[in-house]
Amino acid sequence: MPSAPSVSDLTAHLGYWLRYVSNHVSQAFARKVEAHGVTVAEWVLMRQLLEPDSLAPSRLAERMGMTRGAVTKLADRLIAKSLLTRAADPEDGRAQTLSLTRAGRALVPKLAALADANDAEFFASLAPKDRAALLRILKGIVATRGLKSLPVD
Amino acid sequence: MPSAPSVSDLTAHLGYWLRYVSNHVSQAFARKVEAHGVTVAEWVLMRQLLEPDSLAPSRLAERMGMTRGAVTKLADRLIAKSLLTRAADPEDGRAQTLSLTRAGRALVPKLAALADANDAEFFASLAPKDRAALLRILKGIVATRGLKSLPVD
DNA sequence: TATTGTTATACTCTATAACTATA
DNA sequence: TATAGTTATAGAGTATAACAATA
Repeated sequence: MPSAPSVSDLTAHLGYWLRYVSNHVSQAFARKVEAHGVTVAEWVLMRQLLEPDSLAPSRLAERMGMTRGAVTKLADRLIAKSLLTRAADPEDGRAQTLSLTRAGRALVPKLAALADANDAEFFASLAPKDRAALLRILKGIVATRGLKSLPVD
Repeated sequence: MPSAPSVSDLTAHLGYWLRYVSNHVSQAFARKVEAHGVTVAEWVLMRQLLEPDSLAPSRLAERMGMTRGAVTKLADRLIAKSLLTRAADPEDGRAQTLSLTRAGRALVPKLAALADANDAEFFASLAPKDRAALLRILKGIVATRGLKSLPVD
C-alpha cells in the first residue's frame, strides 16, 4: 500500500495566516468605513493625498502597488463622491493631478480614527512587545523584498 | 491659523502593513498556481479536503470564513475543472458532500510545493526567531479574536 | 419552522490590452 | 517613439437575499 504523498501542513505557511488575518482585519475595517460611503481601497488612496496634497495617477499607482488603470477607476469613484478632483498639469499636457476636495480632506481624520479603532480591535490584545515585533517584521519584509510596484505593466 | 487636524500615520497601522504584505504574497502565489489552472481560493478549498477527504459545503464555509454561496461558486469552478466532485448525502436529503477527484488529490502536493516555495520566497530571509514570532502572533490573533466565520449569514 | 444548498444579483478590486494625446 | 492617462473588457472573490428541498 503506497503511502500518501506528504503534504506540508497548510497552517505551516506564514502566507496562509497572513492572508487569513489580513482578510478579516480588512473586512472589519470595510464595514466601518462603508458608513462613510467609502471602501478600503478608496481610503488608502485618500490617505496618500493628505500629504503631499496632490499626486499624479502614475505616482499613486507606484505607491499603492497597482496599475494606472486601477487608479483611474478608483479616482473616478472618489470624484463621483466629490471627495477628489482631477486637474490637468499646466506643465505637461499629458499629466493629471489628483487632490482631495475640502470634503475629502475633512473626511480623512474620521476615517483615520476608524482605522485606529480597527487596529485596536485586532491588535490591542497583543503584548506591546509583540505588536512592535509584528510591525518591524512586516516592514522588514517590504524592505528586503523591495515590495512596491508588483504590477509590471 | 488653525492647525491641521492630526491624523495618525497610515503606516502606524498594523492592519495596513498586514494588508500590504499579504496582498503581495498572495499575488505572487497566485501567479505560481495559475500555471496549474487554479486560483488561491480554489487551492485553499482543495487543501481543506485532503483530510478529512470529504466535507459538506457548510462545513467548508465555516472553516474558510466565507458564505455558503461563495463556497458553491468556488466548488462549481473546481468541478468544471474536474478537480472536485459533489455527491448527495445518503443520510440527509438536504446535504451535499464535496471531495477531491483523483486528479484533484494528485494536484494538491504540487500546489503545496508551490506554497512552500512562495513562503520561502517571502519569509526565508527572516531570522528563524522572527519567523516563529510571526506565526505565533498571527495564530494568537486568530485565537483571541475567535476569527472563523466572519460572515453572519 | 429550521436547515442545507443553490441561484440570482450586485459590487469591489484588479489586471491586461488597446487607444488617445502629448512629449 | 516613449510616456501619461483613460477606456474597454474580463474575471476573481465576496456578499446579500430569495428560493427549493428536506428535516
